[in-house]
Amino acid sequence: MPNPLIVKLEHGARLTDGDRRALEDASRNRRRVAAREDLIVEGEAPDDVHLIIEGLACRYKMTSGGGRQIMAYLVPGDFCDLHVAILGEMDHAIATLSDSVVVHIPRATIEDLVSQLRINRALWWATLVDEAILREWLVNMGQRSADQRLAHLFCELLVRLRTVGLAEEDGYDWPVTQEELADTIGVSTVHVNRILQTLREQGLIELSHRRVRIPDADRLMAFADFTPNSLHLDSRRRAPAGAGGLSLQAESLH
Amino acid sequence: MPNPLIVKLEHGARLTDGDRRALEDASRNRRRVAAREDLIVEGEAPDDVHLIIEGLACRYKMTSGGGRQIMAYLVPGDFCDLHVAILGEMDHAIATLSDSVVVHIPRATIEDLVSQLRINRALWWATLVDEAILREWLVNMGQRSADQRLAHLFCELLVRLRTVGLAEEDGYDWPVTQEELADTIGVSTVHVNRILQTLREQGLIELSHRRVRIPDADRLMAFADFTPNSLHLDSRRRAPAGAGGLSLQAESLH
DNA sequence: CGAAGTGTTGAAGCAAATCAATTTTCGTGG
DNA sequence: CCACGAAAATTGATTTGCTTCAACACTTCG
Repeated sequence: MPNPLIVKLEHGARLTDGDRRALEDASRNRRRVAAREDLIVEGEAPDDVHLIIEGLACRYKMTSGGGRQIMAYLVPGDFCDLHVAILGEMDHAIATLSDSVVVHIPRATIEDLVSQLRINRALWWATLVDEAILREWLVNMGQRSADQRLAHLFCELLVRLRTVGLAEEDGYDWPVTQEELADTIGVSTVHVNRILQTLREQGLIELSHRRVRIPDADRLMAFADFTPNSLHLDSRRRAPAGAGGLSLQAESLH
Repeated sequence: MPNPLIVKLEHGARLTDGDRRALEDASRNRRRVAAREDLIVEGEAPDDVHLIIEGLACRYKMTSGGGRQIMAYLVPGDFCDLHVAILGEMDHAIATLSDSVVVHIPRATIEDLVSQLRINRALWWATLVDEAILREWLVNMGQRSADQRLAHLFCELLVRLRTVGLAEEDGYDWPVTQEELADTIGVSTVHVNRILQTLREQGLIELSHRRVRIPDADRLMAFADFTPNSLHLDSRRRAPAGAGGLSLQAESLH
């Protein structure tokens, strides 16, 4: 099974065999984590950097009023907290959303990796892609209606999961509750429910059995005002869709 | 007059005299830009990286419906588009908000700088701080009321301008219109106007004559649920407030 | 001095929140 | 495999924060 980190980085950086080996070596120390567990909480300065290999996780932050904002979904190949190696302390928390497999990379190994310029650039590229996605989320929240926001989110994950070969032709695994969707797009759970009904009526999205079905991706993208290239995931070549077989639910640890 | 880039980087990275000289050399090529000019627009792949030396600018993005979302304010010492050196193409635009002085750094010089590991880390730190601020904006949009959002914004700029010595004790220059504020926090201009009135009634913020006055920063921060350390600007030492003298309006080019 | 840009006010309408009740699905142990 | 309890999804009624539209006032600058 290919290492999703390497698959992802190849979309934005040029790697040598030696680079791939170094990254492969760094991601050997794997651990299973159950769904809905915190990997790191705000204020921590973990010794290890975490990387998702299988499953789905999210960044989130609590407000003093008890609100929760989900700020990113983390799919296989995504770093959870590369920034703590430089910034020092977590300003938000990370939690799994499904049973997952997570890599622990000691900070010293990260220091080692980033001292090699090609890998340095690849990892920097990855953090810049995260930042671009974050900007897209901000536009989403500020300028689009709630139903467009939700549609936009599903477009983004379609594209991101495709780049690591985890989307099928007409959809992907989606173990996320309506409450979590609500905390993502900044509306109430009741409203998320009503939005989902109108999206289904329009034939744009169907959610059921922990899966999302997208009958017509182009129509959904048009509705959501989604432009794939703002995610910068295609600078080398678009990944073939529907590599199939892999699931967001952790099944293997090999 | 100190180079605001260096002043800023010293808050998060350890620099040698040689590093400072290299950064100073890289920021010699300065240009005046009038208020409300685009520095770069979406889709461009500029040859130079831009850096704000004096004045105020913003990142923004237009939606297909004609909406504008401002995604960041850029103060002296901030890079506008360091990411194009790695991502290639701009996914958003940058515009000045006041008369400004901007540095142009050729891409080759940037390549040179980031190949030096200490400077590499300093610049990476700067992009991670930008990302942390962006996360804070997302929480703001998703979880806080419109009046808190506005208050939060003014807290953020107070802290950021202090770190480069551009805030006075009770406020700072603020050449931004209510329409621009509206496009920042995702509400209508009419509503921004009404929010500003209630904030003034509560003695939290006063806007007039292109300046913002903050009578009691602690009260404002409490109201906005603002936590300074989530901006990661104080990892070494908090900058002394009220260095005074410098203005957001460009006056000198020396 | 006049015009354009910016700020202010009021009234009506709408998207989404809130509260509360009910149904469906899921996970677990018997 | 079924029964049970808990979690998640659904529905309806009411309230509210914000938008929209339209008019008007102030300020800044050529």
